[in-house]
Amino acid sequence: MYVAITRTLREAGFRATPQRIAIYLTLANTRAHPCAEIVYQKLHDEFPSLSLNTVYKTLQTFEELGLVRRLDTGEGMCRYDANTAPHTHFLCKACGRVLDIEYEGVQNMGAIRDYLVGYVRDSAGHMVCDYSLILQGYCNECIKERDPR
Amino acid sequence: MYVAITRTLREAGFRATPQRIAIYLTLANTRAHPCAEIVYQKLHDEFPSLSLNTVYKTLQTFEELGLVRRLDTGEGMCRYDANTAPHTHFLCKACGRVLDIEYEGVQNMGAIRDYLVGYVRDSAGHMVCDYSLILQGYCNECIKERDPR
DNA sequence: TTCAGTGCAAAGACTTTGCACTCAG
DNA sequence: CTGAGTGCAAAGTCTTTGCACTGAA
Repeated sequence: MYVAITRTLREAGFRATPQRIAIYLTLANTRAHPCAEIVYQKLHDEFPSLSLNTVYKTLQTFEELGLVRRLDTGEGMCRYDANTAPHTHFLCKACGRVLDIEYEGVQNMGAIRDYLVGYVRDSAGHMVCDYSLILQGYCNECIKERDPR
Repeated sequence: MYVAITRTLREAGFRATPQRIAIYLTLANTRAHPCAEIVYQKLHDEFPSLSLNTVYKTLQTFEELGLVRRLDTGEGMCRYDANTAPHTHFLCKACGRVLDIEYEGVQNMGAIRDYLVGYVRDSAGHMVCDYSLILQGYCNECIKERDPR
């Protein structure tokens, strides 16, 4: 992973600095969709000199390179996800976590997606390049807590 | 519409001030999904004394009352929509407009939605209350401009 | 060696808070 | 009349900008 990100950066004409590598690995090794502030805090022990500013700039660079995806969940800050494959997010109104939703069991998810994109193109004439689907509700853990049978 | 919003506010225990009514009507009479600043600017002639702050507070109140829906499109500010029925939004990367997408021609849209909500409940145990689907791409007008046959 | 990248501080954009005044009920 | 709501100013939060220094290539 270390080698991969280093190579990707260099091939894109960017320098593979320790800060960039650390920020990328932090994102790649979590499922928590952290915001810049959290990434910064996680790296503070390892990189006491790291500035929040650098985290912001780096995440912006990564987004432009397509290494990372920005999530706007309406919480007032941006979250980041190193999983750039199209997938859905679930925001729990109780604990505030953002969870991944994989439609592994949904056989025809790709077909549904293609159908809707085609519908928008044919009915309105818009070209869809990307989408963001964020579900909101109560996650399994918070439901258990409220109703511990 | 004037009477309706007045009654809705009073029934919810809120005062029907001219500012609130004007802000609601502004939102109800546009499809542009304006942010607080735009609502403020639109009302400036009619209400020279109106403060941006009041627009923010009012929109917050409306959101809590379910009169208005907040949209986070990742543009750095919140947009508002008086159409609270579940529908999709399309953000044009070229002109920046946010358009409504109605799935009128999609017979089984409700079924698709119910199926996915059911899938998330059954596979992960999360309860989905709401969702936000934002498409991104190039709108019909911007496509025409680029390629005016 | 050289300039892309970092870190610091300051500024910027959007939104919220605090408080005295006002007007809807 | 009376307190919910307004408007002003100030503060807060997240993010970006400017610039001199540093270290990756």
